Amino acid sequence: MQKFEKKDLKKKSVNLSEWYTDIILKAELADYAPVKGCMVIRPYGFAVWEKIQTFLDGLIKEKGVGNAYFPLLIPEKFLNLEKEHIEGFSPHLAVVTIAGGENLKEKLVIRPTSETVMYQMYKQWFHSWRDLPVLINQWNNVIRWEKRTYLFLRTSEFLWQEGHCAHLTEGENREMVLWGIKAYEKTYAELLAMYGLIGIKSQTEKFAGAKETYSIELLMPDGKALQGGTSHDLGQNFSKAFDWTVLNKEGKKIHPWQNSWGFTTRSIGGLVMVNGDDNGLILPPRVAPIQTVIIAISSGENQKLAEYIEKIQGILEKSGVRVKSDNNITASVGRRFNDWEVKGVPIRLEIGQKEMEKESVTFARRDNFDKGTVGIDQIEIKIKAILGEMQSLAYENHRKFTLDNTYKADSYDQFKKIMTGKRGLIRAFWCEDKECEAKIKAETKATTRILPLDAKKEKGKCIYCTKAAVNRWYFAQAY
RNA sequence: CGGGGUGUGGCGCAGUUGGAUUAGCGCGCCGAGUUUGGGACUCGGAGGCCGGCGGUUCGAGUCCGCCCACCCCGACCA
Repeated sequence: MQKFEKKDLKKKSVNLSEWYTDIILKAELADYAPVKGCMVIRPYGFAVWEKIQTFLDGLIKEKGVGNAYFPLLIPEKFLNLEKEHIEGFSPHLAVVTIAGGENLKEKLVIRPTSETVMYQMYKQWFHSWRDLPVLINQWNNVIRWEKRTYLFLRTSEFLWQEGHCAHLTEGENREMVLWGIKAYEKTYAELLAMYGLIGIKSQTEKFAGAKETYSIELLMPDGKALQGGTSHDLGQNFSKAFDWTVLNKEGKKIHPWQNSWGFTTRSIGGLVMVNGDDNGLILPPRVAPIQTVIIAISSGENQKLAEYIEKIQGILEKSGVRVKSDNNITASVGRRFNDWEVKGVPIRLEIGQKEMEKESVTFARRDNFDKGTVGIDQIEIKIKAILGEMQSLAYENHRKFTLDNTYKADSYDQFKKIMTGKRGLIRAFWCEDKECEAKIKAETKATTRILPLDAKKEKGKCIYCTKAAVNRWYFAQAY
């Protein structure tokens, strides 16, 4: 571990973006890689990703979707088949032109997303209505060359899952699209303790090649929104582009209806931004790789203490708490306290002579620094209670923050005022004309984020052109 | 791609308007010992052709030119 002084930690309260980068490096979640725009996810950070994977993969399997693996390299011509798709992605592609020491006759694109390779196979595999639905997901990495990068939030390579399903009917397909975005909402809410808003994207903001895109938007502490996952209704765009048909019950050729949905390591970036303070990270217990750390307080080798700690650790492990004991007595107590605080471990247990004598432990909460003592017989109950409380409090805090920073704007002046101030989410009428959207973006940096799933049609006037509008869209500056 | 910034031991930096010798400092690292309830201390060590190339000069970390890399801010994006 690279040691550093507490005074050298950047302050979240002063500059979110500096704090964010600093804390990711110092908590050892990730580091910059030798390749521009790429990052190394370190074991601690990867453990967080594994928690996310486990949770989300569970939901995916529960839905009957199976995991598979498709190749990293995609023949360029596959991408060219769907016009909007290639237009959207071509500026971001990394392309292999030489392999085995020879110039390739056909260039290979490193996948930016796998629609095209996967559907090429679907077309070969599935020919009958009996083969539908196709329910396939893969966990992998993709590369999208970005001009400007940011640890976790925007790197040229990132990890994700991409689900790609195909259905016989439009309605069934749509049901799956919505299932996808709701699975992400659940992951954020229940695992990552974050409150997100789900809804549909505008035509300019949707995925390249999709008919419709649904997104979950999360509000960050600086008032900017993070797109935390998307689920795309691809309609028949790809099946038509690839000329994939199946025979329906009537023996008629139909193009399957398709959807794709992705959730990335970006979510870790959002998690960090939302959950932390000037002392470092605060991981919600359910995603925390280590939920409780035991700090041995001792002036030297102490066999009895070691045994006592082992006993406590055993109790917690047995009850399913992820616990780690830090017996590194060559480092001072304060040093160890702080190191684990930076890493965001929810609960610290201090165990020394005092605790041993009283058959107890001292606990300290990472989120509010509450400290107390609990007897060994009560420890399991106490720790679990605190973990549960921290989890729900974290979610509640983010929910409250999001709602407190969501505004209704009925005039463009008001809109601009909010966007030049502390920002946040703005609900405003928009006529759904691309030009108004573009101008609002140019003038305020705010883009349409979503139209909520449960939005009710109202009578209103476009915030920009004042023409009649029926929907209040969410606007925000975006990451 | 536009704007800004930074490259000097592992990390963070200093290095006056060009002048010396052995390029300093803090942290970290290694060894020995003493310590441990909020970032310990003492002593002793290891570790650098100052991003690269070229130029000016008796003399360049320092001046000039070109290049490279990375970071931050904008446009693109999960």
